[in-house]
Amino acid sequence: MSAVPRALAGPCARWPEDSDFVREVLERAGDKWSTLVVATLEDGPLRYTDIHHSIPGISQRMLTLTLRHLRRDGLITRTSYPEVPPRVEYALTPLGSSLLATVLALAAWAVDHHVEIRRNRARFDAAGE
Amino acid sequence: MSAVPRALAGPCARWPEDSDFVREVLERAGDKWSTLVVATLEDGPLRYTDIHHSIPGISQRMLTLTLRHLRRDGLITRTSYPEVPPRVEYALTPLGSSLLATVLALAAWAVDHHVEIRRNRARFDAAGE
DNA sequence: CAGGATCCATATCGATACTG
DNA sequence: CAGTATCGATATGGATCCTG
Repeated sequence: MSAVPRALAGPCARWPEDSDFVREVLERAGDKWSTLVVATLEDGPLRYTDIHHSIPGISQRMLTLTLRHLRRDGLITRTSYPEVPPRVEYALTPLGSSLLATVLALAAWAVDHHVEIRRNRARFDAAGE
Repeated sequence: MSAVPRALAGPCARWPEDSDFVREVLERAGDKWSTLVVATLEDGPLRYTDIHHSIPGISQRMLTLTLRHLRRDGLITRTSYPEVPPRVEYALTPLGSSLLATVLALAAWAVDHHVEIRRNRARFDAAGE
């Protein structure tokens, strides 16, 4: 937010000038709940409660907030059916699907390397501390 | 952390049983500073101060913490040369490089779609609120 | 059923000052 | 130069209660 010395303009420009926005997107992609919600919707539309039950540990508050953020970004849609009791379904948009594909690549990386990382952490903790 | 009802075991298992760990890795990958540091090291080893100057906005504290975390995971190495004044270089490990490739794919997604997302957000804010 | 509103604990982060 | 230590602001997240 604060003014960045122009002298730094060069070395900083590893990413396009929109780097702030890229960060924003990365933060959303890296957000614990956002990715889980997107992944949960992979197979088709789901209701609020279904999502809630599919993601252990998420609170109502966080689910609601996450859904709103994803909706705001256009990654999911919300459709409410005027019935009693109310029924609301959330579904991935094409944009959301494309993000999912990318995030799954990252998840695959995590699956491929988590054993190695876990070993690294154990070694580091044993040595350093 | 709390015990999850076994009844949820089915619907939850979208990712392998290590889903907690996958989340951990995703959080690190999605972390604002971690990805920037890894990206900064793409072209070769750098000293602490160089990294600091390459990433506008990062505090000493956050840089130090981020470097330690990345080192703990085995994504970067730290080499200190016994000179005066001290010289310390950080470099990507092969593991770090492989993560970078994946993260860059995500960054590319962000670059490709940020205009669309920005539009979505503007529309959402104009309508909803 | 699908949330909104509120309260509170903790985690995160930045600024600052100090050190080998 | 390359950090560590401390403090305070703010963000984040969970629990709980309430409503159309």
